[in-house]
Amino acid sequence: MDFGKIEKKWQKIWYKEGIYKSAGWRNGKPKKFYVLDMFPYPSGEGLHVGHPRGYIATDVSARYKTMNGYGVLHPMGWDAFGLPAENYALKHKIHPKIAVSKNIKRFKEQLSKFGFTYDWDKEINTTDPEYYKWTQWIFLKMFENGLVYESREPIIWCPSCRTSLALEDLENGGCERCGSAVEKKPLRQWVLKMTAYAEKLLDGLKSLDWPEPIKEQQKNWIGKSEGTTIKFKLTTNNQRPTTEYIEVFTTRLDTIFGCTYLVVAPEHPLIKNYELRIKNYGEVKKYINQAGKKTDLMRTDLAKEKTGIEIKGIKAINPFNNEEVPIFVADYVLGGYGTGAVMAVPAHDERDFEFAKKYNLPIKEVIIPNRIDKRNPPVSGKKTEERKNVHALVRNPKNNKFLCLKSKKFLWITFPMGGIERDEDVVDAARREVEEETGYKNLKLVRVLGGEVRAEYFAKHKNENRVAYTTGVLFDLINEEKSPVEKEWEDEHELMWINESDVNCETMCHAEMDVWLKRIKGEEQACTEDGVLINSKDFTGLESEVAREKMAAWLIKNKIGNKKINYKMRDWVFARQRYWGEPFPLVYCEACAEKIKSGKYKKGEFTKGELMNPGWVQISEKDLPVKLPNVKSYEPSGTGESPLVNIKEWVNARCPKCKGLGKRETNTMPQWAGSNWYYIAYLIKKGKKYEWDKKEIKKWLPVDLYVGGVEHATRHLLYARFWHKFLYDIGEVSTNEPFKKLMNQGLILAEDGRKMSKRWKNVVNPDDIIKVFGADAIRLYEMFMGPFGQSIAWNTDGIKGVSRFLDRVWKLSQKLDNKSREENKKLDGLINKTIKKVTEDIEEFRFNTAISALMILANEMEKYPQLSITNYQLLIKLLSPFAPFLTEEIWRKVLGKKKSIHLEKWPKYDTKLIVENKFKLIIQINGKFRDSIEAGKGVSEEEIKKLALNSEKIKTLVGNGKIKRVIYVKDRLINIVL
RNA sequence: GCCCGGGUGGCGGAACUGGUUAUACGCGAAGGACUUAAAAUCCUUUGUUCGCAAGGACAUGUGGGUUCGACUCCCACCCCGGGCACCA
Repeated sequence: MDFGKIEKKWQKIWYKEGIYKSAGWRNGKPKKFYVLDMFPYPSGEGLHVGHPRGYIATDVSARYKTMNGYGVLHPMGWDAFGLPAENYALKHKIHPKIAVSKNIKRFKEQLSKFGFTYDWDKEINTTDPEYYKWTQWIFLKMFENGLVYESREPIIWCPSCRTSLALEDLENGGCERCGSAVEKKPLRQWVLKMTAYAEKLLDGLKSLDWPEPIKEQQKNWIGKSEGTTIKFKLTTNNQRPTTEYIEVFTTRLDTIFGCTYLVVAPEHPLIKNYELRIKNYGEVKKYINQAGKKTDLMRTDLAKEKTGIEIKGIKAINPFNNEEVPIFVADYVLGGYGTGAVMAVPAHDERDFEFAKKYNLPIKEVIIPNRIDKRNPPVSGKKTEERKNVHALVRNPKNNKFLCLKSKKFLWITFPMGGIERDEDVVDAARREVEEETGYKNLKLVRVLGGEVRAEYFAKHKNENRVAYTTGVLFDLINEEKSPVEKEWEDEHELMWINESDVNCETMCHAEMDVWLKRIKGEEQACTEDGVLINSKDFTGLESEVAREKMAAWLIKNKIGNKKINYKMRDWVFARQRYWGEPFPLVYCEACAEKIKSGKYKKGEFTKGELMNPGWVQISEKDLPVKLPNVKSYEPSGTGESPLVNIKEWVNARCPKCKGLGKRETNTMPQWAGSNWYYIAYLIKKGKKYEWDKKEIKKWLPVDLYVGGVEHATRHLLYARFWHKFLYDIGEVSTNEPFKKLMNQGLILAEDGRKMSKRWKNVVNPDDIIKVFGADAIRLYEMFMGPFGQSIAWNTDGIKGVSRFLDRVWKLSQKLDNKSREENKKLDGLINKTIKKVTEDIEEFRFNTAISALMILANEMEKYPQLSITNYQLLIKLLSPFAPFLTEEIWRKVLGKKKSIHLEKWPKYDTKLIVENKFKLIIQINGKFRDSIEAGKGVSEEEIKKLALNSEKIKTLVGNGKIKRVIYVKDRLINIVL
């Protein structure tokens, strides 16, 4: 069979028949299915074998859904703006426009060979002016609605790419693209207020059928945290409090009584504002300068070691206890998050703890762990007794065993323990208890295991509930010398030494056990869990969660604080200083700027965005697109400005408002701009001009299935959701999420296990594979090689397997015989099982097992001398989404059908035929397989038992053994327990 | 450090909500058939180990546990991949 020839032939016929036109597919179909690939960046290197993995999967889905009666839209396009295209063009000294169109041509050729169902009428290209007209239009809408602002804050700058970066574009604190260390540089930027959508973006995740890890990643990226702001009044030079204050943000208001100092970020305004009153201003300034010099990369590297310096001369007052605490400046506090200042609670925050240790600052414990004994939980209705306890953990250093007591009556194992008497020292109490209960009297104190732990439990022996505040004390045994122990006690308790490994939460009957374990081995640590408050005045005894509520209420009442929600996510730096991107549809006009600043303008004369950014005037919609001009040199200017600044005739433009002279914005949009909405662009009405087509948008959105790599989890997928939600809010789209279901494909690695790259010379070109094995084989192999979501190494040998399979399927057509229907009845069970399996597997993206099921069926069919056409047709149909060429050839050429197999109905299975009435009964003895026999389904347990026990093998194995128990799993197995 | 995902034969990988002898399907390897020969194709074998054999023992990262029965559940640990990076 010459697959090269049949591939070409069918490709042509399909095109002529237009079977993949979504319009045609959609006509009269009651259900739609919009299946989308992440469109490629047409790089100069062409496709490698890894790229099409996702495309094949969507293609299988598209074909499967079509056969199931859906109207399917499956488009493809090109994401062609951005740095790589520009760098490629610079390197090869050709205009990016030309390079891009060349690359696209090559990509399209390569893709076409796979026989995808793409409707090429819908093809789009982000660099087409008719396309980016609408990118600009959406930007204008955002601008108009006040979601865009100009910023001169220091932004992240990559000196090698000579462009600004968004926070998301960093990798290990360096530039994602070139890996070089980034700097902070103050540059004029456009920023999109993505934070305004933080809550919506977070909330929307709930409704999405996306892989949980991706949702989790987005959730973490958005990083919502609910807390409180608190104003700490300032005092200077030990004078009375001023009216000025410093505001901090915390999520652990419950720990505020443990606050022993405050820390502000180096950028905090306090420092400048208080220059004169800060006694060590010189030192502080020096520290800040040093911190400012650290790039993000260094800051990350040095993250382990915290640095800081006290701001002398000013102190802050904790509003809850009026204590004065010192203020530090340290770069572990971030200027851009919360209020740029924190209250430090070293006892309950790891970072503060580390800092406090280093600088010898007081650590005050205000939260103690709280445990409810799961084995002996408090019983309602019983009285509750509160007491202070001590647990004595006595270790024998010779063998590392621990001293325990087993109650003969209650069978529980405990450490020597008891109540602390009034004014008694904990260590003394522990020694006393050990001596009283076990007799051992020579103990060496190792250390007290931290503070108290609160625990609630039911004390059986006293028939009352207990709330115990317990301290653990660790001793080493010096020698075996003992005092006598009370007779009565000794009768009821067994003394035992337990191995270190057995001192765990299971054997020991203490709710506090996990805390002791942590404290026994670990060095001192901050306890960051929620618990019960101590040393917190009126709030003492409350649980953390309750305390936070009550304390917040108190703050609000006294107007010294408020509840506050913060997000880690930042606004999106949406400007690049490069040539190859969408120009901003904005003109700067001095006259308009003056007008706005003076306030002498009419209502409605300027848009919200124009007022927010005085002087920047929107190009009117009818003048879009603002075309990217041709330039002689599109090298970055190096000054931090785009090369566009040098094209005077383009830069100088009339102000759209007052017609005075103005200047165009010369930054361009980042690569993500075009890819933010391309799934909508496929629905645009095309002609000489592209027209926004609300009807078509309403018809097709949302995307039902979106397939692409995980690497876009926090960027493309978040940006696109942001734009979509905005478009929804202004009524341009009718769904509030763009992508209903998302599937991630795993990477295909090179045969050496590394990423495929020109650099390693390990790239496999699909063209070569198709030439040797055919398009069907590569499609089938990529779906068969492993679970779709998992990264996997390419193995050209593996493709032989699927290629042989296709050959065998082809050969099966040589023994077709309509008369063999009766004979083939035996296949019914397997065929129906296979239909079920393949159907379900395609739905769930388990292509590898679907193909395996098809192989099993084909293998079975081979055993028959003749094969009925009906059965063969079923196999071919099931295979058709994976191998469109071969199956079409068989369908039309061999079976002589007129219409394409790809427009056929998907086979249905008959459950009745799957169910067999016999099964192989597995007989186990003590859970081990011993024999199997045929048995009828639905036979009673008694009969099965008889059958099993009558088996010769079982008879001999059971012998004289006594049968303790028989476990019978219906229609599966029987297990005889001896 | 924190958060995800994952560890099964020489390799890629199967195994439903704990239950039809773990390793389906494919690759590779070994032997055989066809051939002058090779390729292709077809047939057989293929987890490890003990045994002449019948048959047994051991095997799903490691160590424990729950269960009549564990790849599947629980606890502890080790390793690999990805994400985040002091977010108070």
